Amino acid sequence: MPDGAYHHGDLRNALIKAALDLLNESGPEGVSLRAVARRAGVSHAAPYHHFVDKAALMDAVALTGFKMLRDAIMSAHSEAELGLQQYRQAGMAYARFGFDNEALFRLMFRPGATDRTEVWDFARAMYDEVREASANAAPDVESRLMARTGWVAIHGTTMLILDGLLEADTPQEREQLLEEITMMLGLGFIPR
Amino acid sequence: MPDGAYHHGDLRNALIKAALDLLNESGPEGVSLRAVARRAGVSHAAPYHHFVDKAALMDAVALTGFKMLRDAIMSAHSEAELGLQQYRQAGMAYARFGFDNEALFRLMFRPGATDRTEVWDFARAMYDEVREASANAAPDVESRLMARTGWVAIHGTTMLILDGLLEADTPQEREQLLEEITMMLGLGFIPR
DNA sequence: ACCTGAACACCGTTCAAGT
DNA sequence: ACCTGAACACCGTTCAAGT
Repeated sequence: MPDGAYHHGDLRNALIKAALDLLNESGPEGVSLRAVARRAGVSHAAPYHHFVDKAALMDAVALTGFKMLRDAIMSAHSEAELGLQQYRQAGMAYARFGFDNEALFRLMFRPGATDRTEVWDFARAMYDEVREASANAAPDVESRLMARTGWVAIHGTTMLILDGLLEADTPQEREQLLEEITMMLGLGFIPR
Repeated sequence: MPDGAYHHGDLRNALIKAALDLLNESGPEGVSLRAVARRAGVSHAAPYHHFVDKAALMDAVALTGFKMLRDAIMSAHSEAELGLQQYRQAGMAYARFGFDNEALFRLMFRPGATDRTEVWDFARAMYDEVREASANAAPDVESRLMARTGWVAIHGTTMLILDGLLEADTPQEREQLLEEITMMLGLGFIPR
């Protein structure tokens, strides 16, 4: 598929790709529907044949983001053996993804103007996947609470660092901050 | 100061007020600079005599939001006696503020296009204020870690509930979810 | 079926001009 | 000093028309 290949039916994906590129080149402000179309080499009306809305395109971008996040998490997860270590690695991967893809990460956690159940279903499935894969980390009842607490703490930490409210500019400072927080979560000293 | 009072020098605050009103009436989409000016009864060019930017106006709105949040937190804080209870009440107030002012809360935690150090300074001062007011909750070193962990967990929980990723639709479900998470933080069973 | 070009209503920003 | 009206470049969305 040489020049202009996506004019033969793959414009939908080309638009998502263009939006992703614009997102980490020029931030959220740079992502107008017209700019995306320009980048993909089509007219500004063309996207409407593949997405009902600008919001619908952004939802598709968010879904792509969650797929990327899932891969990053599961890959980090599989590099550890013990349940607690798996959790920690998954959490670190989550945070690192946020640091490395700020604009995308923020976009992912935003209520879409359209119905975003498809994206949310994927995100929740990802969450359950990680939790079940580490189910041997602690006894049943507490493991659900532990997973949820871990999630909200990592998510909050990532967001507050991105906002600049938690001061951690260098990668080292961020890692250490995350270390201290996972410790406080009890992930370090829960029985079994 | 009867009709059209803020034409005598208070337009700046009138614009902030108008933006706040629009924010919880029609959500973030409804807050265009022109709509704010319309609501305040001035021409769309008038705001530029008080704010260099639309972003600068939104920063002022965010600062107002943090002041409201501070009042809510400190008021809840003073209703408890023991340090741990004070933390819990403060955290609950933080979350409740998010639920009751979704659009404003989201706006507050967003990197302004302009320099937002003024807003961040206020937010950090608020954080230190709460932490120091509850300093007797636990021994020194751990109290800093505890406060920070509590903050990121409450913040993450609030955001993920607002996003719809953590299912808690009724106020009761949200309170219970927050209860469980504060428990897991160790705020329930730390020595002393 | 897929894409385009013109059109519409709206937006943020600037600037000369008014008081 | 403070505000206005017109103007500019941009945006999201629609729609008749082209292939």
